[in-house]
Amino acid sequence: MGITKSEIFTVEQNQLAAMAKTFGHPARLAILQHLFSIKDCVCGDLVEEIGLAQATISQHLTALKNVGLIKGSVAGTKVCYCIDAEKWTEMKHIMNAFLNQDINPNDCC
Amino acid sequence: MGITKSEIFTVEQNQLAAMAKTFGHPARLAILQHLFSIKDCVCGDLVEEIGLAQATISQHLTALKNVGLIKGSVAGTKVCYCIDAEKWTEMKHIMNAFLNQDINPNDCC
DNA sequence: GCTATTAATCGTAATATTGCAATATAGCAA
DNA sequence: TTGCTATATTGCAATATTACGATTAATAGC
Repeated sequence: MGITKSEIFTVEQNQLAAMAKTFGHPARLAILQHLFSIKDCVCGDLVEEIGLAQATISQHLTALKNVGLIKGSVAGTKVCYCIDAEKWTEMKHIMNAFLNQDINPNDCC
Repeated sequence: MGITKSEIFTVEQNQLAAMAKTFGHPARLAILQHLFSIKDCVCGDLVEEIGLAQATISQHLTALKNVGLIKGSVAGTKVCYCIDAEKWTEMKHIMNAFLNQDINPNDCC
């Protein structure tokens, strides 16, 4: 029904899923990669950079803020965004713990 | 519009997004974690294990198969699934390359 | 052949997501 | 204050996702 039955899963599963879902859109990946590539915070040029409407970019930024991966600060009429280093590292550890699980040797299929 | 403008992004961005999106649901995480925890392939007990309807589980398994993370083989009336070790490792490297990017020291926000 | 079991698919309903135009909000400058 | 710029929010349309009951397909066992 488009509605996830969150209550039958663990808090950890729901949290990891929420993080992964945030990465699950190329526009949000593009925003994050731009933030990494300029090695600074980004102040307002994301609309031209990404190629989506201003309202759409603003929405994706809100999604990234909601999971805590980026933070923003107002600078006059502009708003500057950068990666939240602490949250990023925290998220990275959780993701790695999941990704680095040992795969069974007897893969029968 | 619920439709992602894939054409304005790179192939790499779309691929990584597709992988991440697959992890973006707790039921699929639960399926993968069950596969890891039993250290074997799973043959048919996922419905009771996860707690969703058979049709729903089947849908999630198809999603995991589509991105190549699991593979299945028919065994009589049952179907056995396991992690595709090669694809998993490949995906892990791509994810790590993204997650391990250097965060700028001057986080201004 | 028939029946039971298992998983995939179909059909459908409810909800979520994506995207944009239009509008609102807030700060700066003259 | 007035106008200008930048971002957020609202409202809406199109599409996607999630979930499940019902059905179908395929095999096993008799």
